[in-house]
Amino acid sequence: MGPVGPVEPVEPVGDHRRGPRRRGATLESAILNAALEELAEVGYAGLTMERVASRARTGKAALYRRWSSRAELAVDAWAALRSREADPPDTGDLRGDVVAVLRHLSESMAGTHGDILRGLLTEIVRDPEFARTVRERTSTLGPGAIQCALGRAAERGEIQSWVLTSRRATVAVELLRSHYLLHGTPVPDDVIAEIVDEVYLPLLLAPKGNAEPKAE
Amino acid sequence: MGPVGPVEPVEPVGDHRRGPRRRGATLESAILNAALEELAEVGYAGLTMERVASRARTGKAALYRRWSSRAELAVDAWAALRSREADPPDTGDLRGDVVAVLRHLSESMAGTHGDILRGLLTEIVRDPEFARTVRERTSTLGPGAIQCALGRAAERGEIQSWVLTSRRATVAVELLRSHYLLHGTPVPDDVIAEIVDEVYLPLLLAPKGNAEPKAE
Amino acid sequence: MGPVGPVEPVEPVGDHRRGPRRRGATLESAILNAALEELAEVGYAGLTMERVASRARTGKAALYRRWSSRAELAVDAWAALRSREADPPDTGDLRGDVVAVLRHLSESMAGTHGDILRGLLTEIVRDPEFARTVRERTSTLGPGAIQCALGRAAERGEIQSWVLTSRRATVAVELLRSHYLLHGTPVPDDVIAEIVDEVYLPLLLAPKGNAEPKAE
Amino acid sequence: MGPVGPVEPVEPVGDHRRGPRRRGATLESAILNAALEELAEVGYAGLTMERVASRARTGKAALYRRWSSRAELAVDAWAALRSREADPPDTGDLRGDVVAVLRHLSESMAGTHGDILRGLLTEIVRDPEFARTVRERTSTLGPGAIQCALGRAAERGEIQSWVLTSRRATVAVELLRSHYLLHGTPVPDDVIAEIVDEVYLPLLLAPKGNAEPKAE
DNA sequence: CTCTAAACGAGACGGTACGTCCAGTCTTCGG
DNA sequence: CCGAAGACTGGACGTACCGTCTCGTTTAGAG
Repeated sequence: MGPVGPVEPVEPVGDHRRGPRRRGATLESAILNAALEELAEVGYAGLTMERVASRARTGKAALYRRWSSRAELAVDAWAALRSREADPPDTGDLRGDVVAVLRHLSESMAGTHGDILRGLLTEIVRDPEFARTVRERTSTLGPGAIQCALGRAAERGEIQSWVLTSRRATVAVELLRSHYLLHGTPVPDDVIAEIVDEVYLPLLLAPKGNAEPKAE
Repeated sequence: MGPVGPVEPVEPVGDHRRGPRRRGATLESAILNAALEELAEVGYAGLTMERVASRARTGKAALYRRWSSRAELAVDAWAALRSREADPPDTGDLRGDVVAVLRHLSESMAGTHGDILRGLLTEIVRDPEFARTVRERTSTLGPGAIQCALGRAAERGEIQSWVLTSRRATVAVELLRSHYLLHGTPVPDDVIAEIVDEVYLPLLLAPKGNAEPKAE
Repeated sequence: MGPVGPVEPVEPVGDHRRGPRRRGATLESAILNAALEELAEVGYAGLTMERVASRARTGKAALYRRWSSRAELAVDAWAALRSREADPPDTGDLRGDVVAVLRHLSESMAGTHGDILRGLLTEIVRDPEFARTVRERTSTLGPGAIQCALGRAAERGEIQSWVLTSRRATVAVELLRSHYLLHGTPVPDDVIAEIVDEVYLPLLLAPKGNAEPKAE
Repeated sequence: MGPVGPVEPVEPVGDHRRGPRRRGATLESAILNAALEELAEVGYAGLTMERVASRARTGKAALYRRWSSRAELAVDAWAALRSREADPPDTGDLRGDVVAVLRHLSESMAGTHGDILRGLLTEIVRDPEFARTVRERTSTLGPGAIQCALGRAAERGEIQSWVLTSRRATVAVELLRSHYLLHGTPVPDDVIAEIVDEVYLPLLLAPKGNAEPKAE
């Protein structure tokens, strides 16, 4: 909650009240922390500039000077949140890796991540630039890890390497996200198993076949 | 502004001003119409009980008596919207049918439908009951049509019939929705083509293979 | 803080919290009371709609629904303040009456009255309607009492009756107000004596002489 | 207003953009000019340190270092404004002179002068020192000219010379100011005529009589 | 056909948040 | 090293809605 690292030596308490006025990066991270705490407590829907400012012990102007809306703020706080995430697994087996990634992603989404994503989806329509930002942040959340798993599988010869760059690669993650968005809460293990065994693995092994639809 | 003197004796026009006070179904549909107009004009994000009540020339209490929140109201208005939709196509060919369905769905989403869906996704977390309602409404939008197309394909022998009830059936629609949610605006034709040719059709033709993951 | 005087007998607690929501005149007088308390504590310059609303335990909207600005509110609160004022004196002698009125007026102005007047003078430019209201309220503060004194003097034969309706009648009050506005604090007795003996009484006794300036 | 076209390569004119940083008197007069422009545009009520600083292309601290409040700043700007005023008249006749002075004063007040005066009146309560300053500035505006007129009249024998130092001397100006403060806009000619013919001239000619009220 | 209970329309009420503007203070950095 | 430029904390602005409530009025439907 409080600032981490070597705190100012002269200031008695780590708290910054009446300390030298915060500016720049110091202030910015204090605000982002406040935003994350708010997101954790009341969710994106309950996030207000007013409360974030108040919690960060600053004024709304300091927020609006940096972010033009709560959506922009949430995106940046989201980034900070993700950087604290653990890294992907390695089970030695494609199916195991994929299941692990999906399970991890599912749990992640069921928390603050998913709530933020939901909120931002409604604001994506505002401008394409913002939409692009959200997409980038989103794609590093699950697709990054899955690419890693697929890479290892290709090395082991489980799948062909062209699959890595195909649209097929992200299907599992998209189905999982889709399920989460419509159902909420951690996606149950049997749904994950179904996605993997009924759809994803068969798809990864299926022949290419788009250029000549009737090639067979 | 208000009419003066002994006004219309026999309620001349369909206008309800000063006419016999509306109640029950009459009032309800007037409110839903107002809600739809608002949704079309300002979108789900801009939808407020206040404006809907005002537009429907009634009081907020009349809304809250029927719907506990704007989300509930929007869901019902959404249903009314969907009933005005055109029906699915029939091109005689599985690929053609699927592309047609996706294209239709994409256009549909790019309008008011999609905006409402986005909004409701953020409110789904509130209670599971509400989530279930949203899912039902959602699934009649695209999945219904695709089931029809798959059914025809199965009759023609293009695909095996167990696919109809498999999770594979809805993959195309889910990928499309996923793309729309993250990109907005009508999904371009080449993306639809990719989904169909790279993912969906190969998947529909791939062998079953979930019971014994290592069957090969 | 709480209301003073014989409280409502039916309401359980004198406090209105969680009592039946206040409306109309009840609420209005609560707001005016709050405004008066604020005016007494922080003065017109420190008067804010926010604090008044908060002190009256209501929302800003309830204020703006009644008064379009703090100036309008202050004018009404001012009226309530004046109604609590004592009535004019009667010393049996014109000079005594006039001095008493000026002294009373001076003390009155040195308190909240004067502060409000100062504040309103700056807002008078906004619209003529508002200016008229301020003038009316102002004129009942001193001129009213002085008219009374002049009337008695005319009955006693100390002055001629046409003076009552002449511009001369209000000169003493205007000089006093002018002095107060530029000097603040209670106008000292010797200044009042000077106004009365050097200016006002001689003026009241001076011959008419405007039609023919050189008639004498 | 600002220079247009290809920017100055070597800081040609007095324009300070990116020029050697202004200090001392240069900066001070730039600020006062900005303040005057603001006063002319938005009036004293709309005068803010922020806008003045911005218009003078400097920071607020530069203002606060010189003036402790907008009132102090306005007083100094006011002085600069007054030095641009025309001089008093001379009609050869007391009444004519007085009317001319009042008319000139009225017009003067109806502009920026009056607005500033109004504003400063509300801030006079803060400290006596400031009040004294305002009084001095105010008294040079009308009373100075009227003293001049009275002096000439005394020389011509129209009035007795003790009147010059009596409280009676300033009555006309005070009544005019009083009227302006409560009514705003240029004081109409008939009001000026009334003040002069009904009050001021009779008063100037009335016998002294304060020491022994009943002496006559 | 009357009478009563419910629903309606209108909008006030106590709140919360919006996004902007400004007051004063404090920090940084340029001359 | 002073002072110019500008970011900071804090707070009020006036508006829009929220969801509740109170008020009369209208309308069904029970007796």
